Amino acid sequence: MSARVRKRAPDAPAGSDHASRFYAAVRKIRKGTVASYGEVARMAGLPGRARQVGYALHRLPWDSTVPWHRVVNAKGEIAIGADPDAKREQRRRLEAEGVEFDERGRVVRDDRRS
DNA sequence: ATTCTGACTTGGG
DNA sequence: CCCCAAGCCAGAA
Repeated sequence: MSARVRKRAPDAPAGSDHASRFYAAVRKIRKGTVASYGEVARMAGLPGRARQVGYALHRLPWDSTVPWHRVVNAKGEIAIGADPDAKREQRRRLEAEGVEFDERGRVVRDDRRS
């Protein structure tokens, strides 16, 4: 048979295939700690795709084993807006792991490397 | 096809 | 501390 039609160039990014990559990076986040979307994107080897990380996690099913709740924005705050239920769930899970929040709803980072 | 919005980040003011 | 512009990619209207 003829060569199969190449749907995209070998060097072209594969659209939404990065999801698995992001999930793998999120799994690496140690319990009781948090990482920003940008950090996750960087860990996944895709710097600059922070927004896509959020999108990938948004589509993540509730029965997933991926610790999506350990991902917050650069300000250390929960980035969810249009889903107060999920937002509350994230905070609940983090507090269950020992993560503290300040009055403004920002994560208090314990680990302070100096 | 085009436009807008979004679980974002970084840098400058 | 807050606000804004540019960069990024995917999905909904």
